[in-house]
Amino acid sequence: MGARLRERDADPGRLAAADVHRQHLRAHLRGARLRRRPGVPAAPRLHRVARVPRGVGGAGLRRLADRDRGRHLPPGADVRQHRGGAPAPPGHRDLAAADQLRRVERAGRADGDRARPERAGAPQAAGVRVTTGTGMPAAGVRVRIAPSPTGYMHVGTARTALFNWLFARQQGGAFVLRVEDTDRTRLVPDAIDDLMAGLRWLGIAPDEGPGIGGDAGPYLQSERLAIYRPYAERLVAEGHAYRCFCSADRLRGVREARQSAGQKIGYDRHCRDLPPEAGARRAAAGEPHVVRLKMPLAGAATLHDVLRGAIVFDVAEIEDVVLVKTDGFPTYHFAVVVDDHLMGITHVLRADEWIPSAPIQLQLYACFGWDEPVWAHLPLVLNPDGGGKMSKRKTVGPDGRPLEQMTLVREYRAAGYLPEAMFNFLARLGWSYSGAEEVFSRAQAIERFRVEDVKPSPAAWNPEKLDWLNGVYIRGLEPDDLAARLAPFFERAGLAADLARLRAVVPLIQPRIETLADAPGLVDFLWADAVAPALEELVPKGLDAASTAGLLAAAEATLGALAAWDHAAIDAALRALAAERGLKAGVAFQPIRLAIAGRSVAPPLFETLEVLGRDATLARLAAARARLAAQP
RNA sequence: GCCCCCAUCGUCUAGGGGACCAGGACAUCACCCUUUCAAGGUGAAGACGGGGGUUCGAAUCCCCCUGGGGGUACCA
Repeated sequence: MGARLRERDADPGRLAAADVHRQHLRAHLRGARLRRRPGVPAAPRLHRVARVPRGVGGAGLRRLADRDRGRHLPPGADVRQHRGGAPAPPGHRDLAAADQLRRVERAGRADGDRARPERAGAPQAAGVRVTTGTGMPAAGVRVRIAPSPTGYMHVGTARTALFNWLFARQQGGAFVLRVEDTDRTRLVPDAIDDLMAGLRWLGIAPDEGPGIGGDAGPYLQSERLAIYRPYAERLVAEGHAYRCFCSADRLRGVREARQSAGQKIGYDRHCRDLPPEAGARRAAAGEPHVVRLKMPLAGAATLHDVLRGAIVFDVAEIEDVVLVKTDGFPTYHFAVVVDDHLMGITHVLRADEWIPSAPIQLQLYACFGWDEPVWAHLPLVLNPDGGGKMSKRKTVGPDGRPLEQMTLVREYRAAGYLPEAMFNFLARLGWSYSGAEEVFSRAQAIERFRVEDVKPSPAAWNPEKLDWLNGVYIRGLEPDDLAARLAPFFERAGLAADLARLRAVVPLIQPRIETLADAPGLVDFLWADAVAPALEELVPKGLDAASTAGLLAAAEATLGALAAWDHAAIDAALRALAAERGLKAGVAFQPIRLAIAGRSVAPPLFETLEVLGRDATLARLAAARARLAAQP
């Protein structure tokens, strides 16, 4: 029994219904063996595993294993037995017992975290398939992302993809991309390209998918229409679904009326009891219609979520949703179930927002007699202020100016974020590598990732932390590598970006940029023909125009006479000059910096001069001196 | 409105009945280093939403409230 069941204490009827439903489901699970398409290897299922940490029975087992480490489990021990046929645990009536159960669950979970290696050799209880009790990746895990091509890739999609990828890699399984393009009205033509580009950029490209191939294709739902049809027909034939001929107008009217009357369900099930033959006849005559799921009028549906335990829904509150649209395309609810089943998906790791629709899908699994996948609903990514799903909307920047929150992967890429930094950042949203380490590699993440460790609470996007992380990754790059990555950003800024020049500039900027796009603005003066510092800035406090001009002239002479043009020599010469004139370094170098860079904030002076070259340096010093001299 | 999810510093998180007057990271502030700006170093400030239970003991388990979020389509 899952955690949440206890919350239903007040409603024994509902609870009983939940039990009945679960028994139903179990009967299905036992009876109906997974029918697999030829060519799709039977995947060992892991769902007991994932559920064990939350299920009381499983937790009990684990706790047993913990306490009597090394002792073998009773051969007959079966998680399903524990969670299933048994009467409702005392927790339903008795708070103290419930408390006890909670503790057991926690213990189980903690045990799962720590005791893995120790438990490696322990034989598994019958019927319990544990992920990696042997330390070996369990083969056959198949996960997927199922985005719809209605826009460019969102960072939330990227995060979901990342967690799926991580899990697949860690389990030695397959990561599948299935494109849910069943809404023909919202298609964006290059959305799929953008998605693939984003996934590749992040280094989490799918193993199977459109344009990639695989045994479970096609991976575009629009190419699977013929596949869905018989399943829809089967549901209708078996009385699990019905044809609905209601017009959009009627539906709208009904929904409004019912909503204002406080009814829970928007559709009045007008066509639900139409005789099937009549429906078939009208359909055959070409009358436009949809196919709706005949949702049970009462009962409970239980979603077993890896992160949240059991979530019980009252099915009476769920509408007879449309399964097949008038245009013959399946809706999400229908296609997702058929495809996940046909594609052998073992674990569904998807966003939180799908929880409310889960009972519909559960119902479909039950109707078809198919084994459910393991469910894990991942927390949403929220706006930086925590106010709602991350979306493109106006916020106020640090400078008080209106700013648009970036939400697209391509935007972050264009803004000069490194894919490895983005990967790291995304992984840290809702999951932590450890209590202390913020920066970790892909390999490390793969090694440690566990779905159960994902936090169930939503996480706000933290732009400052992303910037910092990106800076960390930039500083960690080999200079040649950084130069190469910088090239397109310099080009975009209109600065001729030959690699040798960039390579020379890298040391000036590497510790000073947070994004690749920051770079050109830091050193663009090196590309300029001349710079024009503000005269009043050129003269430091404590000096006047004449003495500043004198200083610049001296610098010009000193540097012009320098034997070697490198920063060490420049350093020595300029320091000597400052000392000679009785000036502190900070005072003496600032006018030179202004003369050279045209501004007071710039990369370190000597290295900059070295890159600028002697001729340009002398010319700029002379120009600044001339301007000072022209002062009244 | 109804249904569902969630709840530790501003943010991301560690924590899973005693090891916690709660640890780390970003951001903030101060100091050090320093030719400016960074980077780096050191330090400071900063949280268990509230109320009830359970318990010898609660950030941790339970309930309620509050708050936040999601869903409520012939969208996904």
